[in-house]
Amino acid sequence: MTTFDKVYEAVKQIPEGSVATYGQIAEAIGNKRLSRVVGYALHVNPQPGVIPCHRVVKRDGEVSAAFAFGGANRQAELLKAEGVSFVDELHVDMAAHRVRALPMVL
DNA sequence: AACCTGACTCGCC
DNA sequence: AGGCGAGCCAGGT
Repeated sequence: MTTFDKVYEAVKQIPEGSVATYGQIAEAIGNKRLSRVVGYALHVNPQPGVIPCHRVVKRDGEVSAAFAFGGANRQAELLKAEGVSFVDELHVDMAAHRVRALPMVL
Protein backbone atom coordinates (compact mmCIF):
# COMPACT_ATOMS: atom_id res chain seq x y z
CA MET A 1 0.00 0.00 0.00
CA THR A 2 1.72 3.15 -1.21
CA THR A 3 0.85 6.67 -0.14
CA PHE A 4 -0.79 7.27 -3.51
CA ASP A 5 -3.04 4.23 -3.10
CA LYS A 6 -4.20 5.57 0.25
CA VAL A 7 -5.01 8.89 -1.38
CA TYR A 8 -7.17 7.15 -3.98
CA GLU A 9 -8.94 5.09 -1.33
CA ALA A 10 -9.69 8.19 0.73
CA VAL A 11 -10.99 10.13 -2.27
CA LYS A 12 -13.31 7.27 -3.18
CA GLN A 13 -14.90 7.60 0.28
CA ILE A 14 -16.25 11.06 -0.49
CA PRO A 15 -20.03 10.68 -0.83
CA GLU A 16 -21.80 12.05 -3.89
CA GLY A 17 -22.92 15.63 -3.45
CA SER A 18 -20.11 16.35 -1.01
CA VAL A 19 -16.56 17.66 -1.28
CA ALA A 20 -13.38 17.30 0.77
CA THR A 21 -10.23 19.42 0.96
CA TYR A 22 -6.74 18.19 0.13
CA GLY A 23 -5.99 18.62 3.80
CA GLN A 24 -8.81 16.30 4.81
CA ILE A 25 -7.60 13.63 2.41
CA ALA A 26 -4.09 14.00 3.78
CA GLU A 27 -5.42 13.77 7.30
CA ALA A 28 -7.40 10.63 6.43
CA ILE A 29 -4.23 8.88 5.31
CA GLY A 30 -2.39 9.77 8.47
CA ASN A 31 -0.39 12.91 7.66
CA LYS A 32 -2.01 16.24 6.98
CA ARG A 33 1.20 17.62 5.52
CA LEU A 34 0.73 15.29 2.58
CA SER A 35 -1.78 17.69 1.07
CA ARG A 36 0.71 18.49 -1.65
CA VAL A 37 1.22 14.82 -2.40
CA VAL A 38 -2.53 14.37 -2.53
CA GLY A 39 -2.69 16.87 -5.33
CA TYR A 40 0.10 15.14 -7.19
CA ALA A 41 -1.57 11.75 -6.73
CA LEU A 42 -4.72 13.05 -8.40
CA HIS A 43 -2.57 14.73 -11.03
CA VAL A 44 -1.36 11.33 -12.18
CA ASN A 45 -4.87 9.90 -11.60
CA PRO A 46 -4.43 6.28 -12.78
CA GLN A 47 -8.17 5.60 -12.96
CA PRO A 48 -10.20 8.53 -14.25
CA GLY A 49 -13.89 7.78 -13.84
CA VAL A 50 -13.21 5.59 -10.81
CA ILE A 51 -11.62 8.22 -8.63
CA PRO A 52 -13.94 11.23 -8.11
CA CYS A 53 -11.13 13.77 -8.10
CA HIS A 54 -13.61 16.56 -8.89
CA ARG A 55 -14.87 16.28 -5.30
CA VAL A 56 -11.52 17.46 -3.98
CA VAL A 57 -11.02 21.20 -3.55
CA LYS A 58 -8.62 23.55 -1.79
CA ARG A 59 -9.18 24.43 1.85
CA ASP A 60 -11.17 27.56 1.03
CA GLY A 61 -13.43 25.65 -1.36
CA GLU A 62 -11.83 26.88 -4.55
CA VAL A 63 -11.52 24.27 -7.31
CA SER A 64 -8.10 23.50 -8.81
CA ALA A 65 -6.98 25.74 -11.65
CA ALA A 66 -5.05 22.89 -13.27
CA PHE A 67 -7.90 20.40 -13.31
CA ALA A 68 -7.03 17.55 -15.70
CA PHE A 69 -10.46 17.07 -17.29
CA GLY A 70 -10.70 20.46 -18.94
CA GLY A 71 -10.09 23.11 -16.31
CA ALA A 72 -11.59 24.36 -13.05
CA ASN A 73 -14.82 25.31 -14.79
CA ARG A 74 -15.29 21.71 -15.94
CA GLN A 75 -14.83 20.51 -12.36
CA ALA A 76 -17.39 23.04 -11.16
CA GLU A 77 -19.96 21.73 -13.62
CA LEU A 78 -19.46 18.13 -12.58
CA LEU A 79 -20.08 19.15 -8.98
CA LYS A 80 -23.17 21.19 -9.81
CA ALA A 81 -24.50 18.13 -11.65
CA GLU A 82 -24.27 16.24 -8.34
CA GLY A 83 -26.19 18.90 -6.48
CA VAL A 84 -23.29 20.80 -4.97
CA SER A 85 -23.94 24.53 -4.63
CA PHE A 86 -21.40 27.27 -5.31
CA VAL A 87 -20.88 30.68 -3.76
CA ASP A 88 -19.44 31.74 -7.13
CA GLU A 89 -18.15 30.02 -10.30
CA LEU A 90 -15.01 28.65 -8.67
CA HIS A 91 -15.92 28.35 -4.98
CA VAL A 92 -17.89 25.46 -3.51
CA ASP A 93 -20.28 26.22 -0.66
CA MET A 94 -18.10 24.51 1.94
CA ALA A 95 -20.43 25.21 4.86
CA ALA A 96 -23.07 23.07 3.15
CA HIS A 97 -21.11 20.39 1.28
CA ARG A 98 -17.76 19.83 2.95
CA VAL A 99 -17.54 16.34 4.51
CA ARG A 100 -17.57 16.53 8.33
CA ALA A 101 -15.14 13.66 8.90
CA LEU A 102 -13.46 11.51 6.29
CA PRO A 103 -12.97 7.86 7.35
CA MET A 104 -9.38 6.92 8.11
CA VAL A 105 -7.75 4.85 5.36
CA LEU A 106 -5.91 1.74 6.50
C1' DA B 1 21.46 8.03 -7.44
C1' DA B 2 20.60 13.09 -6.72
C1' DC B 3 17.96 17.08 -7.72
C1' DC B 4 13.80 19.60 -9.20
C1' DT B 5 9.07 20.14 -9.43
C1' DG B 6 4.09 19.68 -8.59
C1' DA B 7 -4.02 19.67 -8.20
C1' DC B 8 -1.48 22.09 -0.98
C1' DT B 9 -1.39 23.88 3.84
C1' DC B 10 0.27 26.07 7.85
C1' DG B 11 3.18 29.04 10.66
C1' DC B 12 6.05 33.10 11.21
C1' DC B 13 7.23 37.94 9.93
C1' DA C 1 -3.38 41.08 6.29
C1' DG C 2 -0.28 39.56 2.62
C1' DG C 3 4.04 37.23 1.50
C1' DC C 4 7.59 33.65 2.12
C1' DG C 5 9.61 29.25 3.58
C1' DA C 6 9.15 24.56 5.20
C1' DG C 7 7.30 19.71 5.11
C1' DC C 8 5.61 15.77 2.74
C1' DC C 9 5.96 11.67 -1.68
C1' DA C 10 6.73 10.03 -6.36
C1' DG C 11 8.35 10.35 -10.98
C1' DG C 12 11.08 12.35 -14.68
C1' DT C 13 15.63 14.28 -16.18
